[in-house]
Amino acid sequence: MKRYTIKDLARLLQVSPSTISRALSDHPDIGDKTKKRVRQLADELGYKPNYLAANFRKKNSKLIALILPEINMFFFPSVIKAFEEKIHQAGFSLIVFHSNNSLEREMENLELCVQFSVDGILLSVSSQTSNLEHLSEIAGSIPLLLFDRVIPNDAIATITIDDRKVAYQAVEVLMKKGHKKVCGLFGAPNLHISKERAKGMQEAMIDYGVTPESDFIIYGTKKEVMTQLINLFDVSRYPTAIFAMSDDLLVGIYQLLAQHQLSIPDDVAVICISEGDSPDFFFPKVTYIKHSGEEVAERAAQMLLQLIEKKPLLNKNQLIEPQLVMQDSV
Amino acid sequence: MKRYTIKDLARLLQVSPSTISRALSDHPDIGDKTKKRVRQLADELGYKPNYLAANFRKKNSKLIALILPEINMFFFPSVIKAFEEKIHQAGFSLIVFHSNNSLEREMENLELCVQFSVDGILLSVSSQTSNLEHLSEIAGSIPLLLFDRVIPNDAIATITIDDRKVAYQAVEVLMKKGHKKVCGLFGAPNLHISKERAKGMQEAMIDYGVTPESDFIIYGTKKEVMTQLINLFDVSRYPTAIFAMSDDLLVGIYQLLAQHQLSIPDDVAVICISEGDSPDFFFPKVTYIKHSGEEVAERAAQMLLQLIEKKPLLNKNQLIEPQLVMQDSV
DNA sequence: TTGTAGGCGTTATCAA
DNA sequence: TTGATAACGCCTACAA
Repeated sequence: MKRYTIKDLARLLQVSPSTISRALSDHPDIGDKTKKRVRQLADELGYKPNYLAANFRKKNSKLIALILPEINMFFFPSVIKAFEEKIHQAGFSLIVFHSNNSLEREMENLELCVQFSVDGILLSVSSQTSNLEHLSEIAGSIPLLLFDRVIPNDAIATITIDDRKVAYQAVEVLMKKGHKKVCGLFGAPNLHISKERAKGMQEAMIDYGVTPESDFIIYGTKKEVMTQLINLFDVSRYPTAIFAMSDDLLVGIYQLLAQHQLSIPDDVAVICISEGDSPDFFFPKVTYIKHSGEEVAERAAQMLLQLIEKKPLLNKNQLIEPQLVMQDSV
Repeated sequence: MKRYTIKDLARLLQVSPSTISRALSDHPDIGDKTKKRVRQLADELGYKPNYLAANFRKKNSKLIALILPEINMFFFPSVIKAFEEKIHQAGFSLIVFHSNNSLEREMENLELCVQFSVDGILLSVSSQTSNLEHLSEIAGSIPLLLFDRVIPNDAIATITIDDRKVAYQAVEVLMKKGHKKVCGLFGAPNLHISKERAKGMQEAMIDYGVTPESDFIIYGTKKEVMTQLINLFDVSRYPTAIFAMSDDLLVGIYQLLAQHQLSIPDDVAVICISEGDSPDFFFPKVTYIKHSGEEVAERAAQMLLQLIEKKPLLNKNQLIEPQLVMQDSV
């Protein structure tokens, strides 16, 4: 049950610790027979290297941090899964922090990243985060990549979907079907992602000669958004189409529409931006623009690993192409 | 941008490193004015302790590992969130591993836990894991707690919902409504959790004088289960009620029932075991037995922290009480 | 091809 | 109340 160290192996094999160290890391200087002896003994005794010691010595931790503003059920799980997968393949482990949309906790988490000497950080900012003052310093010492909820800048690398375009594409589908009364549901109003998507919606409408109506552009938490939507219904102000900028909002309106006995797409057309699971929960299946957490995570991992290896990024601010998935709700 | 060390502070204040170390950790031996001087300088210089060094020295990592067999969208996200929250409060950080339902990767992850000297491990076993041979050794050196997908045993602590009871309760609701033709949908057939829940279903039926029919007890991945269900429908073998053991299966049948124009609950009653989100996606809202990831995670955190502090557990094998949430699908 | 020795930053022990 | 020193396990110049 005792944990053997390199010194133990050295003593047992009557060689020096450095020989063991080198043999275990397959150093070319060490002879094949020595390597064999060392490996065999290591196996026998169940020798496990002590990362704490090695990482301390080498000043890296083999940890990559993921800081999330929230953990919803739609987008972030697939990010966690795909990101863990990718960095694991590259020999890193994943340390997950949760800022709960608090700037203070975001900073606290970043501090922990420094203390743990993580090798890289993938961050989606909290809804309270409006600038990157607190990031500029840390970005100087640890590779940092912003994703999904980003703050546009040219100092820190980012990867995100083209928010304006994705919303534009969604609403364009509705425009092409001739909808005039379109209601858009968005997240927290101070988030760049919400603002961009709302802009995309309005641009699409204007390009198709439709005037956006301000009370049909709704921002907030899921609950707030639903309340406002109910208020509209209560005064018989019904849209002919609804655009939801997230899965979370989609599942909210679904329940509401059914309660009001509005059928999809006959009474109300529905389109959303989605990770891709929830549109298939419903019948008819919902038409959506795919925003794949998996793709974001994979590309983020690739970028971050490049930064860690100090390879230059071809493009510091990467955009993911949205992709329309036509189903039956429009 | 340089990272200051205790030695730096010592040099600047003309005291010894040990004094700095003690002052920073608020050791009673150190005088108040010294502490003040030290803290002030540390603040000024932005001194950040090096966890790698401290943890190495203290032989702990302040890391708690969470090893998940998969990352679905329903149950595990709330576990991650609540668990991170709790252990963060206790000064630990969360390192997340994903075994992808592979025993090999589960073992590899456990190995990494040793190498990182994590202070505790919360594990939900992979679907390939059928015994705990690979766990007994590690459990001797690192506090280990199994949750959700557990293997019953009396050596390693576990926390899980009372699987048999939760399924019994669900099916009992159907029995009381007089259903005779009940179809049960379950996960991987080799998982203890699936077998227990199927047993609970059958017990409830038998207790109410109904004979379970074998082709109405379906095991497998979501896809496999759906295929079998479709096969039944295709030969006009319709149940009057369906019990789904997970959210994943619930959303699967919903789509299917709508396609077949079966209305809920008039044509088919539906009940499931759920984390609590997905039943409200649908209309009518689905009746379910709540299996809260949050509650599991909170109690798991509490237990694991106790193990880490070497406090004895009152009960090594804890069960969570299921809770019926009556809605409109039965 | 292998050994020696020093040091990474922190903490604990012992001494002053 | 503070200081000196050694040690944690590993890695890597440098020496042999």
